[in-house]
Order: sequence, then C-alpha cells, then structure tokens
Amino acid sequence: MKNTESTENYLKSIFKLQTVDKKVSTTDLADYMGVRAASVTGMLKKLARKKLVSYQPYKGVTLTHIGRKLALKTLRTHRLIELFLVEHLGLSWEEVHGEAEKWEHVISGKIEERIDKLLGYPLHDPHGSPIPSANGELKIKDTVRLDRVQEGESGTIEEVPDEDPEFLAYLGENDIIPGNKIKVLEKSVVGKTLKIQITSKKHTIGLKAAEKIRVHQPKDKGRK
Amino acid sequence: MKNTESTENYLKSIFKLQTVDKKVSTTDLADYMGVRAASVTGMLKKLARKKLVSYQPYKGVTLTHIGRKLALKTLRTHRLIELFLVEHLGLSWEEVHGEAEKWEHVISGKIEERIDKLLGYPLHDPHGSPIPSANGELKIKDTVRLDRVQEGESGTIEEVPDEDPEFLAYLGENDIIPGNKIKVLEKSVVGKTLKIQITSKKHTIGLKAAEKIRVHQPKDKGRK
DNA sequence: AATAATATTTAGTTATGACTAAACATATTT
DNA sequence: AAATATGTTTAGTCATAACTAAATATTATT
Ligand SMILES: [Mn+2]
Ligand SMILES: [Mn+2]
Ligand SMILES: [Mn+2]
Ligand SMILES: [Mn+2]
Repeated sequence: MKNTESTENYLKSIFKLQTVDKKVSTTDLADYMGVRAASVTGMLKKLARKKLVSYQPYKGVTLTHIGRKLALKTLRTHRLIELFLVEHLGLSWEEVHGEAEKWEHVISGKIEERIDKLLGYPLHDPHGSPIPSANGELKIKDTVRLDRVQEGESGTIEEVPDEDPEFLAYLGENDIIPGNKIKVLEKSVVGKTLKIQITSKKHTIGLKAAEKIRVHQPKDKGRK
Repeated sequence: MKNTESTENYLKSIFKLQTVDKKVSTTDLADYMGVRAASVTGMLKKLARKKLVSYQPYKGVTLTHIGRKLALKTLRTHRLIELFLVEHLGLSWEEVHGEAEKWEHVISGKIEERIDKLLGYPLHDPHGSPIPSANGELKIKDTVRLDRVQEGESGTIEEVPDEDPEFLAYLGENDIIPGNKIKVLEKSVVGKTLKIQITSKKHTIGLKAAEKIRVHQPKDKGRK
C-alpha cells in the first residue's frame, strides 16, 4: 500500500499539466515524463484503482483530492530541497532540480520539518516557485509572461522554469533572477526578440524564451 | 548497467559480514538483510554475473575488488550522511541510520563532496565507525569488546552498533558514547553483568550488550 | 555407513513499471 | 459520408527483486 517513486512523479506531473488545462491527456503526460503513451495508460489505471486520480479512457485524467494532496506534498519537499541545496550546500540553481527529483522520494517528514525550520519557513524556491504549505495549500501569484509585457513597462522577475539547466545558466548569466527589477525597452514582433534592461545591464532575449519567464507587475502596470 | 539500490545494499551487507569471517553464507546474509535465503541465491547469481562478487554455490560469497570498492563507496556515503544529519539537522544518533539507509542511494558524488567539506573531512560517524576515504580505503582501529576488558582496566569508547535505535537510546542515556572514558569496576561472569564507571557515573550493563561495544585501550592496558 | 538435521538451490509465482506492435477510437480533411 | 491522420488502449514481453514449495547438498549424529 506504500506509494512508490513512480506514483509520486506521476502525480506531480499531472498536477503541473493540470494547472494549464483542467484535464490532462495521455500523450501530453507521456511527452512531459519521457515515457511511452502505453506506459502512461497502464499507470493511470493503477493510480485510479488507488483513488489518486480520476481517469476516463480516451478522455484524460484529473487528480482526486487525495491525489492532489500527495502531489503538493511531493512538490513541497522538492522545492524545500532545492532551496536547501542552494543555501546550505552551495549548489548552483541549475544543478538542484535533478538532485531534488531523487531526494523528494526519500526524505522523511521529520527531516523535511528540520529543513523547513533551518531555512526560516521560506515561501519560494530558488526559481521563484511558491512552496506549498505543510497542510497542502499553494498560493498562485498574479503574474504575466515576460513576452506579454508592453514596451516601456517594467516589473519584477517572479518565477523561471527549473527543469532545464542550460536555460537556467543562461538566465543566471544575464541576471534574469527572481527578485530582480526588469524593464522592457523594445519588442520586435518580426525579429521575435525583446530588448530588456535588468540591473543596469541591457540584454536581448528571444520572445520564445521570454514566454517561460513570469513577471510581477504592480497595479499601475509598472509605468516608470 | 546502472547499479540498483538492492545491489548496493547487498554489497554493503556482504562487506560487513565478511569482516567477521572471510566467506559469507547465504543464510547469514538472508538473516542479516531480512529476506529469504532463496532470494539471496537469486541475487548472488546476478551480482556474480556483474563481477561484483565471487560466488560458488553451497560455498558462500566474497566481494571482488570492484564489489568491495562499491561497498566502501556506499558505506562512506552512509556514514557521511549520518554525521551530517546529526551535526547540521540536529537529529539524534538513534534516528540517523534508517534515514541514511535511504539517502545513501540517491546522493550524487558532488553533494557527497560538499557534505564532506562542510563537516571538515571527518574520520568517524556518530557511532564511532570509521568513514572510508574517497578512494576506498578503510582503516580499522585496534579495539577490544567491552565484555573482554578486565576488572580495573579502563579505555575509551570507540564504536557502537548503529542499527538498533532502542539500544542507541539506552547507550546515550548512560553516556556510553564514542570518545568517553570508561573503566570496568566489576565483572560478574555468573550474573552476566559488568559494572562500569563512565563520566563520573556508575552503571551496570549486561555482558551480552557489552559484546557489541568496542573499546580502545592504550598499550599499557589502561591501568589507572 | 545409514539416518537425520540443516543449509542451499531450483522452479515457478507475484508485483512494479517500463517497452513494442497491433487494435481501436476520435478528430480532421476531402 | 468516407478517408485519413492522430491519439489512446490492449496484448504481450522484459527486467528487477521479492516470495513459497520442492528438490538437492552438506554436515552432524547414531
Ligand atoms: Mn522525482
Ligand atoms: Mn524549482
Ligand atoms: Mn540502503
Ligand atoms: Mn553509523
């Protein structure tokens, strides 16, 4: 009756894809997890039997209440570990995701509490993602995609994706780090680029890459 | 070709039993690991095919050079983690073995190095067991079993077993901790007890329990 | 040396979670 | 509506590592 590593990874993946559109398709899940669609079908049946997901053949999956709880618990552990690895073991932010992907399945509740305390009950991981609370609540901040920010507007980097080490290294080199102030200087729809100002440095980034970066803008739309 | 968690646990177990007598029997290994003898036979064949052990049916196993290296690597990781959990996360010495048993299989080489550095390149874990060096060397200290120490002789607690939390809690309560000075006041072979003096407190321990405790005695046999 | 006790291996089964190939369902064109 | 493309499930296989029951080896006892 114990939950396996695979189970936790599936629930976490479904949770992430679910935030985009309600129901998650077999193929999307397979692509995201790097396994074959047939494997996903098999696994979804098992998860459904354990009441962790609600699954209708050909129509996609959603998490049940208990499945969502477990997904958030794993996500919480994952993000606490990431921050711990950066803050206390001096790893760089591009290295920690892979490690956390393994650690998240073996850390006991007690150790998680200790790490949480040691870090001062943090609210965000190194990539700006919110850390779910111990009782499974997650607050989503109001943000916009960087590619949607208008010319002349500014804001604060809120969150970047944590999976791709290369992309993270690139972002780090250009100070595109959560907390930093950012201003859009020029947007070229034809050239698919965005000229930005960040920490007194100017930089041009592709619009495709900018899609992945979430920016927080104050109510007044950040004119300045 | 990647080594599994089971593989690492088997090699570590064989290593420990091997230090007692050269060849390890199927039954001893099964008892120690809490699995059936038939399961051990099956696993030993796999390990032999991978050249990690030298296995002769009905005659026992020994580690090959490469198997021994892997066992020591895992043991090193295990012991570094135990110390890390005590020193940096404030866990008690009876809790850490179980945690380390899981962590040892997921920690990357890089993180192991960081932990090693953070701890100041320690030579012993919280239970007094030596930590193998990064290149797979292990130095065994010259010690005696506490039940073999003669009346009136003294020494220093060197090492205690790390597997049984209850026993460790008992030892901790009575200051039977590596590094502490100990003196044998009275040995009752009939009553199977040992009266000891440790950190200005007197205590009586069973001879059977004393067998598990290793004591370091100076050359002059610790008269004092 | 024969018998009994103990240790070990073999054979067959189970659960987990991947895979491929083939069948089937749904969506999009023509 | 029929044809085609795409998405998804089914069926059968594989590797890993446990299990039980039965067979076989080794060791100890008479
Ligand atoms: Mn994971
Ligand atoms: Mn992250
Ligand atoms: Mn282990
Ligand atoms: Mn130990």
